[in-house]
Amino acid sequence: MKDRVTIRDVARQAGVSLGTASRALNRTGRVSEEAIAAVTQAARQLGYRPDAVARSMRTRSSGVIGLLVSDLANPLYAQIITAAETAFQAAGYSLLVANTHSERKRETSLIELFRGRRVDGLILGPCEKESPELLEQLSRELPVVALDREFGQGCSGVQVDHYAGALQATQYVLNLGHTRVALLTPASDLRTGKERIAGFRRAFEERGLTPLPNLIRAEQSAMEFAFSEAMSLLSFAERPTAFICLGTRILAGVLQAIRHMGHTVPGDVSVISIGDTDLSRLFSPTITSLNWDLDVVGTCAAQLIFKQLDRKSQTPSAERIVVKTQLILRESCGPVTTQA
Amino acid sequence: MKDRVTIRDVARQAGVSLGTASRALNRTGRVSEEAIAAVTQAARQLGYRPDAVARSMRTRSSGVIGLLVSDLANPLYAQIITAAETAFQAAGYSLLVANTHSERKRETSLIELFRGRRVDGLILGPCEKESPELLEQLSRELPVVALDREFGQGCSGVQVDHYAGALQATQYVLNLGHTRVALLTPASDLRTGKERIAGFRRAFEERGLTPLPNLIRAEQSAMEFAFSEAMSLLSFAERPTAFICLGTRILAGVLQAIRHMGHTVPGDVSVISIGDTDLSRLFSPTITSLNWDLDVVGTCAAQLIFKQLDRKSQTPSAERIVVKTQLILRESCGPVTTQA
DNA sequence: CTGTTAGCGCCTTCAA
DNA sequence: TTGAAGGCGCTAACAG
Repeated sequence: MKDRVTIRDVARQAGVSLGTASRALNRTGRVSEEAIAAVTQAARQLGYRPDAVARSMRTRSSGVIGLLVSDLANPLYAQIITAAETAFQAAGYSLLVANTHSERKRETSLIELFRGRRVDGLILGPCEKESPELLEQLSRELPVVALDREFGQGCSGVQVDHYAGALQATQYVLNLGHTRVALLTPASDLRTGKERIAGFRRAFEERGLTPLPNLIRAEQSAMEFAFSEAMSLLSFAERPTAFICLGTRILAGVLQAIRHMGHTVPGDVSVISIGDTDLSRLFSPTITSLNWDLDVVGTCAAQLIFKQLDRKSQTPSAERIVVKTQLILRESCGPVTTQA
Repeated sequence: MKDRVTIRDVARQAGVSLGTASRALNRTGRVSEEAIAAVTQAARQLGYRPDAVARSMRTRSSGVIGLLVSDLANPLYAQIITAAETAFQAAGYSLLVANTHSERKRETSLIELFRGRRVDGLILGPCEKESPELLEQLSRELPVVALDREFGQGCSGVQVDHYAGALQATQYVLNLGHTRVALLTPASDLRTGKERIAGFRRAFEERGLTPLPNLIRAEQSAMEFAFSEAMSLLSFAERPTAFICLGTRILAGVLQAIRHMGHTVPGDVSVISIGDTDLSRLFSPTITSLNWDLDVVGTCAAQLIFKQLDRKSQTPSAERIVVKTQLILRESCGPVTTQA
């Protein structure tokens, strides 16, 4: 007896036709004031709640934007998400988030899930094997934004200038006289990793140097195994005198290794890290950091979606936004010591 | 010309009827092997992908579970989510996450969103004003699990034993001779806050003491303003000699304040915090911490959903799982000094 | 301005 | 085992 109330019930109760009820509820087309009043009241009275699924089926849209990240536990994403969410909410969209764990398979199936649910837009973060073709193709079907990952001509994206960032960080360390500089960054087959390595290399080239290849640790595993990577690096006879840690979870592992080996920062080892974390702000010494504005990243991603939503019918607008990094000087870097 | 391909197209291509195609695709009812083969091939050939929305409309379900958290940036949630996700994926469900920012209004509208999209289950984290009635009512309509928040008789939930945790932490500090102990925890109107305060009080009572009321800081704002709260506490003539920080973001603020005031840990001030963070493991000194198993929390939440899914038709099974905390002794607590 | 009608794509009886 | 038909709840197009 407590059947769900449909728009049909509302129409009957309000004494109008189904079509009028729909128009009144959606304020679409021409409807009389009294019709609107009657329908609105009937709806409230009956506790009518529109069926989003049925609506999506008709309109082929849903009012939700999907966002895929590789790792929800990464606090950087959390802030980006929050910023994007705010923008979307203001525009009447809801943001739903899912986790790819950077696995291509999961990403594929989640894209399918979202698409099947008629999301009105898709924001895709970095993922194992970032195929630009996939994004271009997807971009032809619905608004897509690549978040700090590779994307082709036909697709929009916002990306952080990791190249310039790594370049600047490395220059800074080289200026302090370090030569044995280690770089730790997640997967080298991701755009973020590639760019960072390129920037790192460039800084060396500028001075006619070449970085020691075995000081670059950019395996997929670098993230999880920062500690053991750092331990291995520190046990070299000619150990690195500086560490550049370009991944959120890497700093912790490196600091742990440094402590474990009985070294001091910045006395024995200089350290630079990505920096929007409690750890880099509060560690003793505080950690010199490479930062960028996460709110801007999130907001821009939303904007790019909006732009595509607007000119949905026309040529898909592909646009690229680049966010600059900033080196925050703190206490964790010093001149190279003349020992060993 | 490149119209979407529906099951109807598949049926035609396979030379069977629409109904048979549906049955073949879903392996439901009786279908001949050859029909299955023909349909399967036709589907692949045409690149058929079932329309999730249309399917949901018919079946009134979706294969997705919704999860609402108050703050995606909280790394504790991230880990819980990951654990739950793994469990759901193994069972063929997808997990979609959204952010309430602990605002009742957002929560309401997101619940509505999820429900309207026919989620097969809902997991709800803490939120401003946790109305048990709401959960009970919701629970009658679909599988619901309360995550560390208050819930009524008819609802399932998994919760951490914050009472026992706070009790143990406080006992530990009292045993070290501290009497002026400060407690900082998020909102006192949430279950988590209430339980912690109760445990804290209980520890004092056990020794015939009463905690100084102004040393309990549990405003909604405590999270964001841990730094200023701690500064204010430390500027008392009779300042606290120990801080119990029961919120993920609180420790950072407190440590900052302690440093700012020129105090040392644990010499001048002892500190206990929630502990699954880089900061508490790597700070010098390392921070004595109250921990619990986040994977268990996530997994249990999923299990409780599954149970309700199973006996969907029968009486809704309400169950409560309690996860115990554990006090990890590290370096940040010491005996009270005889100064001041 | 309003009522009627026709599906969106799918699943699921009901006969055959 | 299969085909045909009837909706799920809603919106959009078309007459009135």
